[in-house]
Amino acid sequence: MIEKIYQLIREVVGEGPKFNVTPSEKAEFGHYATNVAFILSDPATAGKPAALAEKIKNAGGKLFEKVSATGKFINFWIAPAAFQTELKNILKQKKEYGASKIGNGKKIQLEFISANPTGPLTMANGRGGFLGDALANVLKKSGYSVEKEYYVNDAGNQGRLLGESILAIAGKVPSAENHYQGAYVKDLAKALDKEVQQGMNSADLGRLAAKFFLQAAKQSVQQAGIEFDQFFSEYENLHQKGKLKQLLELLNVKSLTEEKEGAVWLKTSGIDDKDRVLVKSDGQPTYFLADLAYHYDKFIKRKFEEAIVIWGADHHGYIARLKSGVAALGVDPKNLKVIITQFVRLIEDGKEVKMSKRSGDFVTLDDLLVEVGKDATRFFFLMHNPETHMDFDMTLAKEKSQKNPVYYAQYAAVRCASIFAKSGKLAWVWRPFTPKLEKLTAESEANLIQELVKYPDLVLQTAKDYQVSRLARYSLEVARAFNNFYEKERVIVEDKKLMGARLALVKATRIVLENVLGVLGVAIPKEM
RNA sequence: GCCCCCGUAGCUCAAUGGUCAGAGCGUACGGUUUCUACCCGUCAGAUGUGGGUUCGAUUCCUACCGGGGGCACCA
Repeated sequence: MIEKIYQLIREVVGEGPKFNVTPSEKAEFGHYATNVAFILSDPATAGKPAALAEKIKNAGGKLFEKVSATGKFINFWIAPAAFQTELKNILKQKKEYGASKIGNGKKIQLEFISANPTGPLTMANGRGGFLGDALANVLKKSGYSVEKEYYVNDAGNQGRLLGESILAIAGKVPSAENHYQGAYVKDLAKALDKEVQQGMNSADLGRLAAKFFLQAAKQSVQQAGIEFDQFFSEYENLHQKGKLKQLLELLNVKSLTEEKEGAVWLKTSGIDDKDRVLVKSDGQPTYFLADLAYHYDKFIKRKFEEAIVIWGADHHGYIARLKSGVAALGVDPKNLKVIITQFVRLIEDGKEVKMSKRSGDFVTLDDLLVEVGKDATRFFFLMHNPETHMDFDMTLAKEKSQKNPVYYAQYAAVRCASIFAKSGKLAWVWRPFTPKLEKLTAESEANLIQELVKYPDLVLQTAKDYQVSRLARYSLEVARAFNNFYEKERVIVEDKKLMGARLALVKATRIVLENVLGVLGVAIPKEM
């Protein structure tokens, strides 16, 4: 709807001005509004929003019932018939409603979670994980070619350190401050006791543990309903294949490196504020070099046009470094998009939960999934903007009532289905029929229709700005508009035409809820 | 010291520079209670502080205040 109005205004004012069209928040300002009259500088039109409104109305034909100017804002009232046409689109397009082709097949890679295989996945990994999964859905719906990847950091020091931590617990080596703590390390030490007693070294122990944790992570991710197209092993794909050396040579040839203090440095490209070490003075490559080799693989070898990475807040200092490095590879750093997820506090009964019973020092994703369930966990993370700190209200998430947002949204969808069940004896309802949508004149019906037709606009906007939380909140607004309708009007009534129209509206509601919850990855139960 | 995020109603959150800053929960009062666990109405209530840019600032800039996180030849 927004796109349609936007194009009409474009026709009237030409290509120059940068205006916008937004849904109006108040009924007195119509259904939609534009600020175009503020933007126009031409005195002939700028001072006359009313005349401009008239022109747009004429251009729109039957789309508008009324277009008028309040001050400099131009407000649009959509004709009921136009809303009804859109409602028919929902019924016709079903799962495809909201889909578009604006992505034009552009190859985008989304990399997320990518946790070190040195412990269980945490609640924080979940936040990025759900976001990545849902964002991929949005982008796919919008016509992008999307691949989801989990980068497995299985080549660094962390594994060896974990191995040492295990040996320390077994008393084979002295314990150190940088060793991994927590109950899960002790569990691991117990499980690997045989290997420890046989004298396995820390690196091998670490590798064994990494395998174990990767397997566990895959399981957690599956439990969470997050799907990956690929798990990319740093060790196998980069180190073993000599990719780090190759990249280093390439950078040498380009004269982008420098030797000083016995180490090899990447010269800053200006995005980052200083040079960074690629090869340490002991001859070992840094994680940064491996990461550059990884991004070389993403952009140059696999030819992704855009790479989105989702990191925790503790990585923010790394953004400039990686962008700088990517620029050194000859890739426009704008094609690397970094989303930072902020910290999550888990709240139960109004108090912060710091400890997990099982792991001892942090809340694992598995614990959360067991406690509150997959759908509530997903929804709660996704309804909040990832770039802000959030409180995860576990008490609310566990509540099985409509106070709980995820239940509220799911229940509305289930309620739609149960209305069909009730009306199921009427065979004509299920055959193709032409509902008399003009019967839908009640205020609650009009509100619901207005809400439903916003969906494609929101998907489009989300594909551009990645603000997935908008869709979660939207599902609540649809549910609310639907419940309002449900309370005020009966669907199953004597008047066959009215009933047919209302069933069509219920059907459309169900479709939109299925679509939006589908994108979020939240299931709709059969019954509640 | 430098960098990132946050600061909006009692609480949890919204608001692509736009019309009177919106919801939900909670509180108070009232009404409904019929397709399943509810819904509706009314009342009260907010942009941390000071400057600046703008026709217009929660939004952009700037200086503070407060909270969280980060500043490795770790990953």
